[in-house]
Amino acid sequence: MLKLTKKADYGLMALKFLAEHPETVALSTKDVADAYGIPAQLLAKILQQLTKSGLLRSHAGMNGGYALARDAREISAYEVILAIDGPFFITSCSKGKTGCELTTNCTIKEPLARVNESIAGVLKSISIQDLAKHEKAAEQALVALNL
Amino acid sequence: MLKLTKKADYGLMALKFLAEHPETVALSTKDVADAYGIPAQLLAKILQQLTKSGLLRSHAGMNGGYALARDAREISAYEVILAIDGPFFITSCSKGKTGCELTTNCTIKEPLARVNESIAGVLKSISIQDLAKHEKAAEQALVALNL
DNA sequence: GAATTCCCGACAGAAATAGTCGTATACTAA
DNA sequence: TTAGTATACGACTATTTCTGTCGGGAATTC
Repeated sequence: MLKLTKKADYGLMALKFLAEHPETVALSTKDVADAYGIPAQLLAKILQQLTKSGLLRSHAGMNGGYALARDAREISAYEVILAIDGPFFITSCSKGKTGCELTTNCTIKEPLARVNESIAGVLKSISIQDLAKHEKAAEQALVALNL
Repeated sequence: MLKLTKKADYGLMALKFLAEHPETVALSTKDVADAYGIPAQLLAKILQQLTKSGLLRSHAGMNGGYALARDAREISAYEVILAIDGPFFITSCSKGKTGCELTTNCTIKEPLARVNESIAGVLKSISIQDLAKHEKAAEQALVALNL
């Protein structure tokens, strides 16, 4: 509940990995899967989805693989999650336009829609670059410790 | 993914309903279940959990039922979700202290922990009162339309 | 044309969620 | 003190979602 699926996690990890290796032309599914111990066939499907969504570029054949379609700073965690898990709504009832079919006064939907927006905003503000450069967080920790 | 469970939804709806009826001493499970078309026995368990967590007060017997243990302004959506679904982490790997068992460099955990905090913050800022008074949101919509 | 790698649909197992059943306990009121 | 109403709680089943696997096909390189 309120948790990313493993697929979304894997996807973020894979993009982060690609962002960390800008010098290589492309990395194969196997490269990434081995690096993190992710089931290769599952990861393959995830990378394919990300390619279809335009976040990755793929290339078949020897020395083929995947590369970021854009700069890591220009890809948000939001886009990745959206590409993998589809659009999300925090309320379990709001699916599509019909709204909550249970009852006409599921009025909690409205305030929770704002929550939904807030969460989306946070996710949009996180880029793949941020994930790759986690020194940022480490630095902040140091500052907090007055070192 | 990133979605409340129906149980959490039901719980929020129930608390909202109670907040909207401050004049009544207590409302029974059935009252709430009927109002929203929620399976009564399922709702019963949810209300029991909320009672154990100290968000509700219960009273058995005729004219018994549930009432908010605190003012609706003093109960946050965060508390409700926590009581029903347990503590949440946005990453699927961070369970307990051992962290991600898949690999040692699941470094996306760190930045996502901040996301997690942000989401928790948003949920903490929403009270049951806010859910009940959705005129607030309606007003905002009117303002946006320049009426 | 052989090796490598992406592409894709269908399927199976596992886990989380949703909902049900039965029984026990507490309280109220006649 | 008995009947009726309502909560408390554990076990169980059903459903859905998530995770992972299998198998065949297409693109690219050497």
